[in-house]
Amino acid sequence: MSESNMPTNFIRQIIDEDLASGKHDKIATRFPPEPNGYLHIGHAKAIALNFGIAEDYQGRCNLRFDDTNPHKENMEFVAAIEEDVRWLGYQWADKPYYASNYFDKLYAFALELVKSGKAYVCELSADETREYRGSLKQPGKDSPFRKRSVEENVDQFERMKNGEFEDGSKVLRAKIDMAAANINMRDPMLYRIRHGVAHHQTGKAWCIYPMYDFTHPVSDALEGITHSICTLEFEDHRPLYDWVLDNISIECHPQQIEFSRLNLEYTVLSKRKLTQLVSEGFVEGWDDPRMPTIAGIRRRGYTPAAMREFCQRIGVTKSEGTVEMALLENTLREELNVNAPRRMAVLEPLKLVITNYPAGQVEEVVSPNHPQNESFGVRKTPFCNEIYIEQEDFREEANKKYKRLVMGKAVRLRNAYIIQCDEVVKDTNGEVIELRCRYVPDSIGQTPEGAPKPRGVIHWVSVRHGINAEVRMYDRLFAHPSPDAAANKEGKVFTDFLNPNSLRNLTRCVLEPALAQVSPGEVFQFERQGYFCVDAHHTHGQPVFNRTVSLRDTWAKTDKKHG
RNA sequence: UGGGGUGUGGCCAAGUGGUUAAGGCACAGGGUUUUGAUCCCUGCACUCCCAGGUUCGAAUCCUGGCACCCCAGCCA
Repeated sequence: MSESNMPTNFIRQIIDEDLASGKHDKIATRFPPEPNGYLHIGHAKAIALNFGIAEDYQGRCNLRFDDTNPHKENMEFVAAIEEDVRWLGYQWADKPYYASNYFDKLYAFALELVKSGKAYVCELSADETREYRGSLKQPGKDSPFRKRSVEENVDQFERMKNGEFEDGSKVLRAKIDMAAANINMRDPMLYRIRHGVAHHQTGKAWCIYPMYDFTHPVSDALEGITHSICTLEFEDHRPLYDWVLDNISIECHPQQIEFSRLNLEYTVLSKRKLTQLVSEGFVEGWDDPRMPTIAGIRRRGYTPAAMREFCQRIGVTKSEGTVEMALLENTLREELNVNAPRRMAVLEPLKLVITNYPAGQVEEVVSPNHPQNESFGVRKTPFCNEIYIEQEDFREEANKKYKRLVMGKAVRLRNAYIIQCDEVVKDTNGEVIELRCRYVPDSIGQTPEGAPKPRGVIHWVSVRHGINAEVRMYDRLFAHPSPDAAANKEGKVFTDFLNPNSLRNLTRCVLEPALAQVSPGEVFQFERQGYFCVDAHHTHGQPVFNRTVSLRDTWAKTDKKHG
């Protein structure tokens, strides 16, 4: 059973081969986020990949913060990342790891490179370094500091560490090949000087910080990682990853494997851009329900199971593509359809008076909580002579394609009676403000003989029993499927393509009373409309619901087609 | 000829020289239905970026093109 559910992809094939050949007998992976922002759906793909492999192969996956740049990192991000990984349902081995835990060892390995003549302290300025590096097509040239003696380099590096030099005045570089076709091998930087910033883990203990290309392979090796999985843009760094491990005294040599990062339609998945959306106020925060962050989709009502399923469905390859929103949304709907209890809510109310129903009478109609699953039980919904229906569920006249309430015609109220519309009340502007209808007695659960045939089924809420609520109708954040590409092409910026209608706030909604006691995060299906969750930030007073995703709406298509 | 990658239906993706090129999403048609939802059928690549070649046999091997992505942070 688990065999057929096991995802298969080129990385798992490599692992299978390594296990079969005896290269490894235990698998270890790692998820190495930099705590400089919130995690997004693209990270979910990496998390599902790395932690999923650990689970399926009974190995381990370390959560490791890649925290070598104190300028951009902080504890808020550390905490958020931990929460997001946990929310997705994954467990890291023993404890969270930090690259900063290895600063001592990293320094020792760097010193080892210096002593073996494979690294040197360079005093070129940033601009000079760039010039010396050459270009994509032209080789670089050696730094004048390249042939310093080992003794001098040891001395200089120690003094760098001791804080004797200013920021930017010196760096430690690997001595590889300034003419290498791969620019990453042209004497890459290993350490830089950073005074004055407190690191969230190590405080002011260090004034030199190792670069990613040096830190990453060493951290992986120290943790005994077998497969170091990263995204495609690091492919060019693999020779350097290998060079580092081949030139220091460490046994373990993990295999770096690259896969393509996730691209999703109608959104952006880059930390820089997401940070900009937050800092420039285009959204309300990292957890704005329109954001593709884990925090955002969580608040939007997505579930961990749906996210993991999505990650499985998109697969893992080296080819770059853009996944359609429809795939994400459908994965969610599939789960919510099975798990969300049904309720009725009128979002844009139109009052309807039932003229032949006794004014003081209230009856409780029985409504199943899930039409396909009796174990969800039933609830009682109060019905009386005054109800609200959805404004768009009434038209004075319509062709037979319109299966809702029409003047003079009949419709069924969900789980209740058949009604027939007799009269339309309008205000001075000609706006419909009230409907007057007759109900067919004895039509609950059946259609009595002689009763008018209902055109369809519409939802409703009792005027006297309904509760007021705010409902936030969220839509895609961007109006263009690929905001980045569009901005590039048209000489604009990606924020020019934000969807102005990504949030429609409905404040006059009426919910059935069964929705009075709900807790943050709970998800319901509002029948005929979609899935809605209780907003996590509004736990008191009038309930606030976020629309997670609409129901599939084929009517919207036909209505548009036929007018 | 800077280097490194990728090209299978609208989207994602199996496929690793040998039956009619999996599957999911999307789309189209039909059935069930007190949610225009769900569910259930049916259809949807004589062809795998292109052109040659090897082979009894090629999406898979070879050669040559083409297209697209990534790389010149003291970011990761």
